[in-house]
Amino acid sequence: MIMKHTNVETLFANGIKATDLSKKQQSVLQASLTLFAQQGYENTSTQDIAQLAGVSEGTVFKHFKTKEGLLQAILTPFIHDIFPQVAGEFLTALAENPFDDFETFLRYAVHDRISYAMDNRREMKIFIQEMVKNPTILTKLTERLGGLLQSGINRLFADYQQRGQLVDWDSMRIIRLVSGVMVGYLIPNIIMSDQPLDCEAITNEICEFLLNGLRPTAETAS
Amino acid sequence: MIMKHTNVETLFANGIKATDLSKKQQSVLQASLTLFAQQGYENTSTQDIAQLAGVSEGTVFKHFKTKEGLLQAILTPFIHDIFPQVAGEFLTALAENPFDDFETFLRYAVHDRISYAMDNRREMKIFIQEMVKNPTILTKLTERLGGLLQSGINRLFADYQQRGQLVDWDSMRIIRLVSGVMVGYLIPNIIMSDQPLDCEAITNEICEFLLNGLRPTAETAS
Amino acid sequence: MIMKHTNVETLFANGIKATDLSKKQQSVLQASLTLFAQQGYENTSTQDIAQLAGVSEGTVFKHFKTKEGLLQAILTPFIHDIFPQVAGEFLTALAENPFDDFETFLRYAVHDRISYAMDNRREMKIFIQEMVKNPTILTKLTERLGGLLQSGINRLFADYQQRGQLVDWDSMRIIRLVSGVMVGYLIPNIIMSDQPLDCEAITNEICEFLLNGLRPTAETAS
Amino acid sequence: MIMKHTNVETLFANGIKATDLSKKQQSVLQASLTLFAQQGYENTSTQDIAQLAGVSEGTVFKHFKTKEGLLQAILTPFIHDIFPQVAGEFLTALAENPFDDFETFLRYAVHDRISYAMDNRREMKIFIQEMVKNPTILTKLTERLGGLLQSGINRLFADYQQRGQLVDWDSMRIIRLVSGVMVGYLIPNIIMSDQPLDCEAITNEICEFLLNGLRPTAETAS
DNA sequence: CATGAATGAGTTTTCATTCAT
DNA sequence: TATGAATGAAAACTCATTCAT
Repeated sequence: MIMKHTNVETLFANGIKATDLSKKQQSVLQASLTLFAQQGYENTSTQDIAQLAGVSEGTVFKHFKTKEGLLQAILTPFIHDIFPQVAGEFLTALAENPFDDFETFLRYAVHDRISYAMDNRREMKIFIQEMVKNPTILTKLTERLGGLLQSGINRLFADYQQRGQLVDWDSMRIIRLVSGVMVGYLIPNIIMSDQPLDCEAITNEICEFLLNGLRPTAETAS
Repeated sequence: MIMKHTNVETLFANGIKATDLSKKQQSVLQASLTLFAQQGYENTSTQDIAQLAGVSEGTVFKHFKTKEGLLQAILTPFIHDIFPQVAGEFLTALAENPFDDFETFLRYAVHDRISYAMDNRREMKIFIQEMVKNPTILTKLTERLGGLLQSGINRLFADYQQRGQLVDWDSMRIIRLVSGVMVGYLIPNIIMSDQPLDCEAITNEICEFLLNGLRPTAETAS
Repeated sequence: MIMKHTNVETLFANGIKATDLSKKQQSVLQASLTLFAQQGYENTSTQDIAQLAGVSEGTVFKHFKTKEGLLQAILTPFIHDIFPQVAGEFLTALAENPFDDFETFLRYAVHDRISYAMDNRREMKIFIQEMVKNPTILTKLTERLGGLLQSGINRLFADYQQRGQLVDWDSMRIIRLVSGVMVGYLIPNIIMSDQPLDCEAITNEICEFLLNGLRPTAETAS
Repeated sequence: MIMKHTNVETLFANGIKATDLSKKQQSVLQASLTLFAQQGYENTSTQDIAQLAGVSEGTVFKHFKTKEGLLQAILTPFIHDIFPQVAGEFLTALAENPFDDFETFLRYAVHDRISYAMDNRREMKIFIQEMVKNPTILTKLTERLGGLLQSGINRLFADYQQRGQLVDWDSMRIIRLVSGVMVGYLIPNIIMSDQPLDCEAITNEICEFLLNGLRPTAETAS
């Protein structure tokens, strides 16, 4: 039931190849991704990027025009293509897998998202850093993903709610609660540690709690 | 039962006054706090600070030596004095109030921390930004607060656990879950929005979920 | 018998051209040499250098990284290449010329070194100034030149000593005495005056004295 | 025959006390002397001086107006009072001591000046450094001491010359030769080393050479 | 397309000097 | 006289960006 999902870096690299970017320009993007994740955007000089990419300083600007353009060239495909694609894959996986009950569903979803985050720590870190500085990124992402997820999730949740396995709350509230709990585990790890978490263990730890919290109460279930 | 807590900015300002810093140096600190919160550390020039503080650029360096020293002068008192004091006050409040049951306790605690965060949005933002860039801050904070909180919380939780009102999990796990959920609500608001949240409403929203999730299950309650 | 020796500035300029430094970078080095000699290292700002070199301030730092690096870029080739080369040329000239006696030898050597110093007043001045401030330069130079000179000089002196034309002292003592006397004439002129000395005149003045002082005495000559 | 001469630092300290300078101002001068000698004038900040003197930064300027004024306050008494006084003492000592012959005279004089330089290494170093940068100091000193020494020395030398013990050269030429040789020994030691020289040993080494060099030749002695 | 030297505006930092207390 | 906080001009240095080759 658990399937390997596509790594965003692979998606990113594929996206790069799909463009008309030259080899050198591609390595500029890769170097930027690495350095932005390691030291943050402001602490990375275009000279650093040129050096790691093995190109001249001029080349860094040839195609991306500005340093900000370079950041956008990294963030935009994530927002426009990669995250939506990933969200779509996730939803499709959820929809295609005939989960017997909400617990099976939740365990799958939580595990999948956690292992996904673990597989993409570097990119996550850049995103977190940039969102914290420049909240419009988060806004754009929310707009972009909001509709997509909501419609898909709404239908899934409605099913479990009708079958009395899930509390009858607004699906955005449920998502916020679930993701809040996951974020509480993920962020400290992504920011502070180099060691990935044990996905199985914390999936259990989280789900045990979530299943209680999201179980229909006597009143609401009636 | 709900009491007004001391605002960290007030504590900070008082801490500043307690030092032997001159009026101008104090205004340098205040200006830095403001600008670092608004635009981030790297995007704030010492010229900006001098201008807002109404002092010359030399003055900024006279006492704090470097720009990094200025950041430390802001962060250190938070880590060493303000946060521990705040945590102490919170624990004292929890210990002194004779809560009838875990629900009353949880509602108080959640509401208190959420309204606390709302009252200190600016400082929270700086901390979040800096922690994301420089994780050692989070490490130091964890070290500093860890022991303090754990011993105090352990005792409180043990009581509710014996009375069968709280699931029998390790208290750090409970704290992580509760704070995860809260953070899921707080961070997007602190980072993205200028409008504070409605504390009452989201306290209810959160607690309704938490109380279910943390209720002892049939097996564990037996 | 008296031959024109290569000017260090020419050697330096040639050394510069041999490197992969651009035209502008070369003019930065030349400007630094000029200004350091004129006003001293500390009293020369990087802005002064940029202006005289006809480049932007950024250019000064682009290659030499720091102002100190610029000083080193001037001093190092002198210590590592130019001075050894000059010392080598000097020794070769002494060895190849068949001097009839010690007097002819001494007159040649003294005249050569004095006119050499006169031809390189600017560079001498920088070296003197920097050595006075930072004695390690002198140490490095001594290490670098010591062995080279000693072996060559030893052989020359031994010959004149055997022929009873030169007092039987350690050759380093003789060099120190000879150079002391020369330095006594040169330094005040190099430091204080813009007018070069009359090499012939003071060569005579010095040698008349040295020949007496270094003549074997009755006892030692026996 | 060998007498202890007055240390310039003592003279300097006495000169300081003679002025109407306050205790604090005196310590400012002492601190400047120390730091200028250690690190050079340009590399010493007025803050450094204030710190070492144990006074406020304002105090450094209260009396001496500028940093340059502070340097002058150190150098001027040397040029105007201390060096002339020292030269006077030296000449008096030479005049009062009834030296049997030039050799005794020379040995005394050389030993005296060398041990004098050794006793005042710190001050010598400042003087050397400043003269190298700012030659007017040397000019002033030469003017000031020139006449004083010349008349005194002339008379002494004339005596030995008539007695056929000293070559019949201009006394300034003799002084330059003698001081050149001494300087050749002293400067490298003062600049580079912390260990004072063995005065006796090098006095012998130098005088053995000088006595030969300055001995009247057959022709000139006739 | 790629290069890398050059740019110049901007940043942090230093420091001699002033002045109200 | 002494203080030390404050100053502001100038210093060293950084860095995104341009452009001739």
